Amino acid sequence: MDRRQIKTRTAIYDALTGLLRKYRFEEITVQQIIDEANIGRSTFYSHFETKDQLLEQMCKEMFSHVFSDTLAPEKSHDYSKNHEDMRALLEHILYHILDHKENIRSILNGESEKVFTRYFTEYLESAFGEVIVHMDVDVPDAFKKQFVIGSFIHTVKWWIGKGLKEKPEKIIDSYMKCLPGKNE
Amino acid sequence: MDRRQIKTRTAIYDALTGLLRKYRFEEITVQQIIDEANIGRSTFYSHFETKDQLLEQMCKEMFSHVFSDTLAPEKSHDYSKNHEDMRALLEHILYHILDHKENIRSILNGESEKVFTRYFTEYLESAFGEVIVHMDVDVPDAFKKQFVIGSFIHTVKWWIGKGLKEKPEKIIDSYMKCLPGKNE
DNA sequence: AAGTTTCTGAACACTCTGTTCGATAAAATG
DNA sequence: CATTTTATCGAACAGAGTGTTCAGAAACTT
Repeated sequence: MDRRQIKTRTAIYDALTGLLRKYRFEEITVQQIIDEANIGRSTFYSHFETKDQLLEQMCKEMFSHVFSDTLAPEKSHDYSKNHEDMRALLEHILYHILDHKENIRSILNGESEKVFTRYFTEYLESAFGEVIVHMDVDVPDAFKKQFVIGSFIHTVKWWIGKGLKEKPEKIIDSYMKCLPGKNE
Repeated sequence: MDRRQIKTRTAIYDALTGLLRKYRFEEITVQQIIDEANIGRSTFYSHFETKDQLLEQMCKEMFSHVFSDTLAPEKSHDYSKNHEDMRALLEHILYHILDHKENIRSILNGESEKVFTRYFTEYLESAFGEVIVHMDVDVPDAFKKQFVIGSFIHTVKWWIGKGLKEKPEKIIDSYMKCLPGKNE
């Protein structure tokens, strides 16, 4: 890839990241990003079709970092049988989020939250989808799935929204205590 | 109130409700609402400052209907001691939502979902806030609260998103089975 | 019927978007 | 190093949407 392209692209990413610390995504205009990034208007549009597409790609990249090493190498684990494995994975995710906290925190302000939620759900479904249904509670599988994943994502958002002050271990501990059908 | 004002106001509400069945809130323009409602441009702006304020007020009114008879008359109940009372209240809420399904379903498309979530959380906190913390699980109160309320709202959204096909009783039954600290 | 309030709709100033294009600068290639 | 390819710049433009203003018409009130 051309050095100039890389330079432009990171300039845009940095600009948006910076702006997100001050404004909600919807409030930010393309012109602001352009000015902040110090690039030409047409340059922006030669990289991204719209502001939303920029956000989309930023989230995609971020999540691919956050989850890159959590899914693949631990395929052999069976989270339904080994609760400690599940605990470890969830903590792992939270630590990754902690690494990206500046970005994630900003994205969670406003509409852009949806993109976050979408990618997060997608990932969790592929990570847990099959095994969650083995949990020992007498409710339909589909319900179980939405409950476990939904409450986890909500918990993570809550944790981020409160400033990531508590330790991941503590959050996961509380979360797992609240989950149904542990060892009965 | 002047009949003309009422007429205009309902025309605007109906117009937006109708449009929401076809488009997401963000896609709808003020002009579309005006055309659909058959009113003058300046008339719209003499009733609402912006499109967002219109949505805000619509949600507010809807929720005041949905929750009007659930909170006040049952103040004496202690949901922490009587799980059947809690179940009844939650089912009640779901039935109310069923009444407003056309509106609520539309609002849940897109950004406007946030307004829904905000009012819903607000209500549930005031309805359950104090009593949830009495649930018998060994996690911090604040966590308990966010978990119970968050997972409930997520469940309701999931239910709505899937087309409100299942009976409220069934949803609440599953939900309560998934809640921690029932009768241990 | 007279007075008050609301509605109308055209006109206006603004802001933001996304495109186009010729000129300029930087990188890649051989 | 010279040549070719590719990226950036930025001004200019058309288009869509927003929110305001105002004078006249229409509908309500007493």
